[in-house]
Amino acid sequence: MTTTVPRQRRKDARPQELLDAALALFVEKGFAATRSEEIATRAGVAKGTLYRYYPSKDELFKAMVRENLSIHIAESAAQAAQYAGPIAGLLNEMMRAWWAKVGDGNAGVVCKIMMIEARHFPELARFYVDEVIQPSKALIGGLIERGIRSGEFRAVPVEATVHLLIAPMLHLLLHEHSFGEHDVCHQTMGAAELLDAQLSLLLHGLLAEPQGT
Amino acid sequence: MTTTVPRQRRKDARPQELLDAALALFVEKGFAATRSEEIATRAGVAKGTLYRYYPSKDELFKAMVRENLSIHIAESAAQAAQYAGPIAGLLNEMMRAWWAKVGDGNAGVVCKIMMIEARHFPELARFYVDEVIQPSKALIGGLIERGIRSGEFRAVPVEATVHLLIAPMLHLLLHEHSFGEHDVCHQTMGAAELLDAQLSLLLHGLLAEPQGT
Amino acid sequence: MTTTVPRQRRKDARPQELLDAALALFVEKGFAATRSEEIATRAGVAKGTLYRYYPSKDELFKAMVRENLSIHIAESAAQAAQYAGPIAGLLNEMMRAWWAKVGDGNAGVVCKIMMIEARHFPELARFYVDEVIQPSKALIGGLIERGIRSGEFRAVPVEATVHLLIAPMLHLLLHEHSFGEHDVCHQTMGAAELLDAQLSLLLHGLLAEPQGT
Amino acid sequence: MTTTVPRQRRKDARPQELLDAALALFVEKGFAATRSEEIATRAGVAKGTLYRYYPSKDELFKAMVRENLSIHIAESAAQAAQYAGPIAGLLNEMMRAWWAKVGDGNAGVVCKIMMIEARHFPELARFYVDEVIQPSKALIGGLIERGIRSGEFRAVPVEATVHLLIAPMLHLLLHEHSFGEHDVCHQTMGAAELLDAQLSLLLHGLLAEPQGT
DNA sequence: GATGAATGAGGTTTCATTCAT
DNA sequence: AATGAATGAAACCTCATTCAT
Repeated sequence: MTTTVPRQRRKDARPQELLDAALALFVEKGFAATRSEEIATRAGVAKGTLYRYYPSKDELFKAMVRENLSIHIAESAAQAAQYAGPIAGLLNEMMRAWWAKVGDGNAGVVCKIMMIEARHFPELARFYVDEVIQPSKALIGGLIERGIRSGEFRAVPVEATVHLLIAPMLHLLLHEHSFGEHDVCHQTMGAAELLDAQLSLLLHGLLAEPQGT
Repeated sequence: MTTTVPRQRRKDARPQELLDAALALFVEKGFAATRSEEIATRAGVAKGTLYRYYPSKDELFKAMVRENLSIHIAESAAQAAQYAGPIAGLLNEMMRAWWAKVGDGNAGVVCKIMMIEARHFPELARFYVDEVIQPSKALIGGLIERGIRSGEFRAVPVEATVHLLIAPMLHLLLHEHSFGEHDVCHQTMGAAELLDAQLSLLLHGLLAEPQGT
Repeated sequence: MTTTVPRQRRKDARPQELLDAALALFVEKGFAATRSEEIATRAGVAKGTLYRYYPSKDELFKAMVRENLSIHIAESAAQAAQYAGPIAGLLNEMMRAWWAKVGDGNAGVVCKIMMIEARHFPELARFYVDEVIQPSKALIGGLIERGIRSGEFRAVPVEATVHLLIAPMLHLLLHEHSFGEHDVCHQTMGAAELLDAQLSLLLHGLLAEPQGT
Repeated sequence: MTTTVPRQRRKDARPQELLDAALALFVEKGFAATRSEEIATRAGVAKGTLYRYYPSKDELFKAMVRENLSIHIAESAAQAAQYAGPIAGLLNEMMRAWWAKVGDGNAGVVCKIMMIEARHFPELARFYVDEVIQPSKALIGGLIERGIRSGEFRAVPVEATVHLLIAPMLHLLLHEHSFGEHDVCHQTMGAAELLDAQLSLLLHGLLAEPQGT
């Protein structure tokens, strides 16, 4: 019944297995409603084993969030600094890349979890704001400013524009995870098409082009 | 000692007082982390009294959500049907009205609560989708279609556009409630200005107008 | 089955009932080996009820000790100050009184419990030392000194003499509670006789009187 | 890295090292509050190793007590039988020897541990009573009787006198171990001086010699 | 009707013990 | 023989719910 996996091998894999199990359950039922035994069971170990790796459910939660937030913003930032062409194209690429990395995978649901539990884990919320939210906003905001300076963009208010670029994708994520079963919008509106539409709309506007000069 | 409120008056007000207390606590700490005694205390009654009005914490939760979601979409819909001018103006007005009604008040935080607890209260989630989300989308979607037919709008994909109109406001709401302490964006970007910027951007686009022909 | 005791009456009696149950169990099995549910059961209530009165097992323990240590040393001290006759007689009376109050009852076993758990409850140990041990020693020590000054006693070292007066009684207490079942010394040597013998011995010494002048 | 102790040497020493570690921890924190892993760690081995030498924590405890109680009373008894001079001097020597052997070292704290855990380990308590307490009492009691018969001592009650000789020293031991930090009596009253004072007092009595006939 | 004392199921965490390596 | 990863029984404590007053 038991496959012969060396003990050390198993031990090395345990922390990640526990974090994965925790992530799945936290997003499914929330932190408070998830019993620590469930996490252990889903990770294939007994209740007590969890506590060999994390000293408490709270600490497990924090580790899970931190571990999944190593989406290195810095990487994208460096990439953006080197880029020379039109900002619109860069934004398009970056958001698509973000969705590919975050939208579907673990990092995405961590956004939901983080939002839900922010009040309960203030230090973690601060960490998230400082390490994820602020850098992301700074990155996108910088690009908008570059676009405005180069004359590519209108002189729009930067902060609001950043929000307008980020919010729809994030909200889609949250919505899907919460109401996906009841509101099957992504069947008729896939993420890719939504992105296309969003960028197109944001870039060109909703209004029909003025007919004359 | 106690201010002299007629007994009957108090009793009639109880259910609403309990729901209000519950709302405040649920948004502050989440459903699971809020003790039923806290709700009672905040409503100015004893623990046992709560159970005279609602048979369980779950039912109290459902009542609280349902009660606060009687934002009558129908009303706005009727108003929209009569409206004759340019759709852009109507959208502008409607969203401003929505924010005034929902953004600051109880209904707004119920959106957050509903999103958080959707998996735990499936029937309630379905109710919310059917009674709030779908009608709202239908209303806005209908207006977009009208605008397209009348030539006021470009032939944009309707569903994505609706999402693009709704998501930023909703997300601002959630963000503020979760990270308001750590990410004080609304100090530099008030809701009103954000709305202005959003509508302007969505209507006219981010790109600078093509200079020549 | 249930006798109709008014609820309020029961509530008022609860703390004392719980402390009594705790005392009995702590002396029988020690603090760590006593389960909180046992205490509750012995007090005739359910597990949860205990926590309505004491916030934790530790706090219950501390309350139990403090409650049982209201042996007012001050009382004996005042009595001693007024006394005029020979100190030997006063000591005799006081020790007999102490045994009557402490030796058999709750306060006695608290001495044992306190000794056992002193390392685990340092603040409590300090309280015990400051409020019980030191005043007791001071009281007896003062009497010895009075006796020496008046010529009634030899010029013995005070501190050691105090210890010699106290230790045998206290040790008898501890011994009985620990080994009473196995070493049935008090069947052959009752407390009263032991006290007689002790005082007689301490006062007159073990050695036979020198025969001549 | 490790100092080069022959493997066999280490292995032979293990049981004693474990017992020493256990003794130190049991006296410091009590039996229940000492984790078996702590014992192993302090003995320089891993948790599992402990169980190669002792089948359970209970058995380890019993072994530790038994091992440390091999204060061979018999030895002193033989010595006493041969002794010819005044009993007072012999008692003096014996008690000083006892203190030197027991008072400071391991055997002393075992008295405390034994007293604390007597109810939890009844067979062990019986063993202690039979092998340590009773023989000790018999030894001292015999000497007292010899003294009385020879006219050296007054016709005191034997059992109480034995208690009076033993209790102060034992109690000093217990007291120091429990309240040493809070009640620093041995700074002003060393064990040696206490012994001097005790014997002197017990032998000669507290009262001043009657002046005249 | 209102209260809050009482309950006990259920959750988190600890730790003696086992056993694969 | 030694290790320490894993286990799960058992302890503490919480809190939704009941019910006597």
